[in-house]
Amino acid sequence: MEFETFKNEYLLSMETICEEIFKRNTDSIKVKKQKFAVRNLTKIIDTALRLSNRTGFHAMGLRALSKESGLSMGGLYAYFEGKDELLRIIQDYGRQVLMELLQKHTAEERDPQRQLETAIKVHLYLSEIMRDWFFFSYMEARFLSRDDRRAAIAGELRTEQMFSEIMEKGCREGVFTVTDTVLAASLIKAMLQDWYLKRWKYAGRNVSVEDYAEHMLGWVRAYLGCGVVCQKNGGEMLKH
Amino acid sequence: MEFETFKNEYLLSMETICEEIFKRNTDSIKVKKQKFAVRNLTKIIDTALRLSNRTGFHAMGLRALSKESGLSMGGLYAYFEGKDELLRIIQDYGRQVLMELLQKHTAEERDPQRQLETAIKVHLYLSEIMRDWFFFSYMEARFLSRDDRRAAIAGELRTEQMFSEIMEKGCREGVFTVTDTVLAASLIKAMLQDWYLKRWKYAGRNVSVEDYAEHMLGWVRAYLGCGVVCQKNGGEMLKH
DNA sequence: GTCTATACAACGATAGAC
DNA sequence: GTCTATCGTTGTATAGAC
Repeated sequence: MEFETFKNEYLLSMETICEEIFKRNTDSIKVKKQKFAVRNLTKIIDTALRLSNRTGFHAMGLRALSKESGLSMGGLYAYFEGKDELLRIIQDYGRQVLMELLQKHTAEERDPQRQLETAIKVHLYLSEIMRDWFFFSYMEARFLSRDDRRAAIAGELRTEQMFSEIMEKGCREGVFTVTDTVLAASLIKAMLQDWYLKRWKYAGRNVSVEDYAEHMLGWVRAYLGCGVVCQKNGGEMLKH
Repeated sequence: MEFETFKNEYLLSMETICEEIFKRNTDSIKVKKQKFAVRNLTKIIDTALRLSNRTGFHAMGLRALSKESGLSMGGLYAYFEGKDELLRIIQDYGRQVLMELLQKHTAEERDPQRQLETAIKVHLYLSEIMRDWFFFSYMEARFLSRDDRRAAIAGELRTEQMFSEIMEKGCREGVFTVTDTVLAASLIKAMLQDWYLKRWKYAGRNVSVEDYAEHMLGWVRAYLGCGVVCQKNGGEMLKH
């Protein structure tokens, strides 16, 4: 799968996802007309992500959010009950998108090797498109309320579990050789996250998301012991 | 190298390092007597790390820092000119320690494989001891002033460069097979950082720092193509 | 559905006593 | 070298007009 292909699919599914977010939060959103609500909520979330990633969510004042989003102070409070809840709404929003797309794309594959490759690429490509959200979600997760933090942790563990389950399956089918799939999944997650956490570094080196995906898959294939050809066996090079 | 061995060495070198930190900051510290200064500065930094990692540096009020550290509001200002500078002092402090220990320990090795192993273990072990600082440093780096952020980025790149240089050397000596040592060093750094960024996860699974080091070295050895024995060659298992 | 005006708590920082 | 008292500013949140 290429990045551009994924991007086009993503754009098509976004409108329905935005409407879903609105429906998930009808309790706290006082504006009842979907047309207004979706438009302004999108604007608020986008602006909040942009401002927060510069100064941190806590340092982003609601006065600044009001000014940059175009809504007044009072207007903002029609969309969330307080700053804490804005944090929850934003976190919830992206997690929804990630899980939906990961599950949809991996379900289309049968072969564990292709399934793992797809899961890695979907994660990287989505974090490339929604980089503001991924960065925010990682950096601000510790400021969530107890219950909301629990939900965020569960989300992280669920995506990690998808990776370990694919590896388990690969081991049973004899195509992978892994001793600890849980720890292996953690390291895969760490590599996936580095892509959006260190954007400044990779951008400065002109590394594209597809370059990164290929390099990372090299590590994963080497570790899983698939596609490795022995040097002593006919003089072939080690393939990673 | 085992964790306990490293820990003992670290404790011995800390006193001199603390004095060095004091000397590096005599400009902003108004207290001139080393006895007072080192004791209180250590107390301030420890408390600031503890409070910040719960609520974020920005959300940590100086009133809370005053109360928890035992110094008064006015007293604090004898040790830094403002909150921004406290951030700089803390960042500077740990970076100093990390670079010093990384360089010292890798210089003791000649073999690239042992050098890489040592660098990885020193990084993991130190982050285990100074986990509060490592976590803080990662999470609050973006709130530094322009110049200080530049210094933090330079530090990150310098440690990364140590890893890529070891790999370059290993390639020249024919013991490693790596195509892109810079990208490989980035992924190694990402794995090192996950250890202190996701402490809650590994603690919950009873994964010790030595378990993590061994697992991580498995990945690195597999990728570098060293120690890999072909399955077809006499029926031996793939070693990672 | 959105605005302006305002309440009041908490912030970083400093002056001056000891 | 450290304290208490206080300054001006900024924070979140709300009431009531339109």
